[in-house]
Amino acid sequence: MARPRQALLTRERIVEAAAALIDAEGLDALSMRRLATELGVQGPSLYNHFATKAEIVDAVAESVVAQVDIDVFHHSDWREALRLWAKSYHAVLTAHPNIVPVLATGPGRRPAGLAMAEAVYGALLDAGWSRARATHIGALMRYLITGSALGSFALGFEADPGLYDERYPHLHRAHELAAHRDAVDEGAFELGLDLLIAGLTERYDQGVRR
Amino acid sequence: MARPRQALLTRERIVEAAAALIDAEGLDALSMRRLATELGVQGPSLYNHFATKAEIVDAVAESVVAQVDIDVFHHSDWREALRLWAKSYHAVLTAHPNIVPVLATGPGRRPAGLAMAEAVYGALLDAGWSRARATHIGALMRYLITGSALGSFALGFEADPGLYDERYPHLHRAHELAAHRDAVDEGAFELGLDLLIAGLTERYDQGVRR
DNA sequence: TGCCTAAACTAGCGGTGTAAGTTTTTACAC
DNA sequence: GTGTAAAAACTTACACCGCTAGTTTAGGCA
Repeated sequence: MARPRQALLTRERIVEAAAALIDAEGLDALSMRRLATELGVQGPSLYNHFATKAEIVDAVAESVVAQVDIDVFHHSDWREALRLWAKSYHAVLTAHPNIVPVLATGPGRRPAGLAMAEAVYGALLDAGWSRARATHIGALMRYLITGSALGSFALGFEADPGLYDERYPHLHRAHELAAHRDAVDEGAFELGLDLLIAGLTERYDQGVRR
Repeated sequence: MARPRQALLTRERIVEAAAALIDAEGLDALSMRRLATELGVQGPSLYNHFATKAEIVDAVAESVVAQVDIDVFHHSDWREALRLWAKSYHAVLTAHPNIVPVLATGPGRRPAGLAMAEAVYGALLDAGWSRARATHIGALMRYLITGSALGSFALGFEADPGLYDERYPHLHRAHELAAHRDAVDEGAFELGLDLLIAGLTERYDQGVRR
């Protein structure tokens, strides 16, 4: 085909298609040839726009992080902002579960990730937390949010009642968890958020800010 | 070679070699051919002992989970047991960081994982927590533990000071984080554990157990 | 002794990420 | 206008991947 009059690919189109593929069929379904086919193009053509596959995946992750609402830190008290941000982040990850492993593991040095870190960290510093504590709190929120989005806890127990009868007496109804998967994961996340923010508030109000 | 007089492979030897390889060079370094070479054998011979590569990785994960100390639930108050167990789990994951993505994502339906769930869940039920809350607490602990072991928060900021100067004013010393990586991640985990257990204790003592 | 299974082997299939080189189009400098 | 360089598609190919199939031989058992 040689070079077409109008470029067939752009970085944006590639990222969009990759994101759609990951959302629909999971990370493993994303191969360069498959993605290229989806875009009506041959595999190696993608390398005219991205140096490696990892760069594409990173860009998808970035586009997801960019959807998180960080404006709340400009309008709300740090406690409320932290809660609203965490919920927004959580909601975004829940909407794109297949990309979560990348976010949970990867570095996140791209603009959206840095902007988010800046917003969270800045708000905590402005509230009076020490640098060290602000860092800890930011990390902790990340643990809770990505941890809860990563693996459904409930799905860890398969839908086979007979498996758990004798050796694991307390788990004898564990198989029912799969049915309430969303409620369980959501409940655990909310509980964690409540406990963390309540605990931090208490320390804060007592003047323990480092 | 045909069948040797003494079997060259056993499931145990394979799992040990796979675990060593993952610990030393990461998950990506584990390929069937590479693992076989490490064991002085040709690639496909492994399929005489495991049906798939995933089964081998699962067995490695299982062997790691089996190192976590769950005896504490038989000796201690639920609060103390929860804390000790979490620390043990955290320590095991810190010692084998490369396998964490598997644990954080996967189902964990093997004996060691189930035994751990049984111990945690059972202890919480015995303490008086409702089924739903016990589930939430177990899930929450898992989020904190695997989340903190997954990606080093501190390493998310590369060691390039210049990068953060203007756009991210609060992050202007973020590159120093990498140097204190362990302290940051450890501090955040400890803070989370303290906050969660303190918060749960407070609810518990007030009689709010569901 | 004869037979079946176990546990190694070799050969090979379809798929992966990506490197290298080719072709044609477009943009721009002289 | 013309020559040149870069851009963006292409084809081909390499080394590796998980895994299947079929082969060979040793060990255990009737």
